[in-house]
Amino acid sequence: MRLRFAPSPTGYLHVGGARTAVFNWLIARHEGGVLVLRIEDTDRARSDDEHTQVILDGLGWLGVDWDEGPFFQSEGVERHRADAYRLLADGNAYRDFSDPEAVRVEAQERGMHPSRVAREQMQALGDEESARRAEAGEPFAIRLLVPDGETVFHDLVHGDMRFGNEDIDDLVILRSDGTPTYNLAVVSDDAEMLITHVLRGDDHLSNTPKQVLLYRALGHPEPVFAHVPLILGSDGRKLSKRHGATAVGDYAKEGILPEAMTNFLALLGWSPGDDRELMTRDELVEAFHTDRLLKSASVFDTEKLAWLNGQHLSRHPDQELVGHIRALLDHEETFRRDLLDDTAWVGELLEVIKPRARTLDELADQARPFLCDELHFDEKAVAKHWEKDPASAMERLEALIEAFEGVEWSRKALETALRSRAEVMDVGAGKLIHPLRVSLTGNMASPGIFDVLVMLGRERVASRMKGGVARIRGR
RNA sequence: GCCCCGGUCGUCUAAUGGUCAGGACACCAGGUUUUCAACCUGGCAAUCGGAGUUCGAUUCUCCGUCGGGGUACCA
Repeated sequence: MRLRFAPSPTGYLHVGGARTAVFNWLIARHEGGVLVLRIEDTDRARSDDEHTQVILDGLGWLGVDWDEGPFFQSEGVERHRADAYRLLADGNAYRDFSDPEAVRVEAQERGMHPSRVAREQMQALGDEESARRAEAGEPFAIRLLVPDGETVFHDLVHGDMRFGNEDIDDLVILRSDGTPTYNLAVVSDDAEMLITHVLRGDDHLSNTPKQVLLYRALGHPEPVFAHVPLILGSDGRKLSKRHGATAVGDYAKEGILPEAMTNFLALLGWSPGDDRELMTRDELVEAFHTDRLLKSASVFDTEKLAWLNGQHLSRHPDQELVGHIRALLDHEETFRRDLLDDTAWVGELLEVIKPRARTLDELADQARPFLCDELHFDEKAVAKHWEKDPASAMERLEALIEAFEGVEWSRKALETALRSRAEVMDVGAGKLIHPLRVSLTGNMASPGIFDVLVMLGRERVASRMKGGVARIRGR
């Protein structure tokens, strides 16, 4: 089994394209097949190297690796041209000398398809005259001569597909400037690369009968087709920029894990058939099969992606998470990189912050108070727990400084110390905990306060609490 | 206009010619609790419409409707 993923480098790697890539990869890996990467760069005007690199990076990030390529469609133009001329020589294609604009206008007036107008002109012209004008150096395009009858092919997703050939136009396969068009190039390349399975977006379904005709005229065996439905935006319309991020690179930047993205994408238009949702790459490869591909379009739900990401985050190796945190906190001036060397401590930290984060960005935010000496104070937290009653806040912080003095630095002892102090002061423990949390993290929300105390250690806690008191006084 | 594809909770989906139409995300309520999460329990919520076939259709057929794709000397 040989499959291919054939993006055109006219932009970033779109999630729809990424999903197609993931499907092809999953099938190839499940079946032990070969995945070929081919860049469809024949649109000279819109293609560029930068886009190609972005796509390659996107695939690399997703973990979609390929066995052959990347090849570039532009490398095959000589073959494409030769195929077009072979079709012409065999009588399966004809020269079109007409002016495209004039043909378009005439077709419009007569209510016909442009290619049928071109065909009429070709027939009126006759073979000899056609050959003579070509000889004379007159430019012409080459069109496929669509035979009468109907074109039938099988699609793994949609079943038997049937098209009346009268509805298929005599498509241009070679432009008058000698360059091949998409449909010819695809067929020529897929045949050359011995592709056996073509899995691509639904938007190519209408192209397929043309391509099938090309395969047959060229005498190549046809591959098996599978057309997967498109991905829609939250409003059920075609996914576009106004739905937010549509490029895989955007999600990488937002702190989405590649395995979560792969998992999510795989579940869009495919299902394992049981109730599994959270799946590793290996489980996906194991379970993936074309017979469970779905026919209907699906909406890209970023909420579910976020949830899935949180799940994968909790299961992700600590070491890599640390790497991400380091990168995200790198610009912080008081970032204490040395703390990351203590793997036991980092492991504990991760344990308490992981459940609170759904993305890598959130994870870094959670880690910040523990890894950076300078706190970012959340105004709302300050207002609520300090400024509403500054005198009490200060009094309580000072009481805690005293209460923690000489106490064994363990969750249990600290909790006992805090709670008994609250009792002595005749206030609820929360009244002490909230101002304390703000002084230690700058935030309204954090891991359990006793975890925070233990993770921070006696010295840093003492200094932050004193800093808190000073800060309140200074206001 | 013409050709083609599709339509199960708001979303991703499971299922079958006969089920209480199941699960997950989101949402709501409760539990836990020092906060926010996480976690546990419970709840809300769907077969696009109309015919036909059938003892019985969400499932099969037709029509409609809505959504999508194509209809280029774009890919």
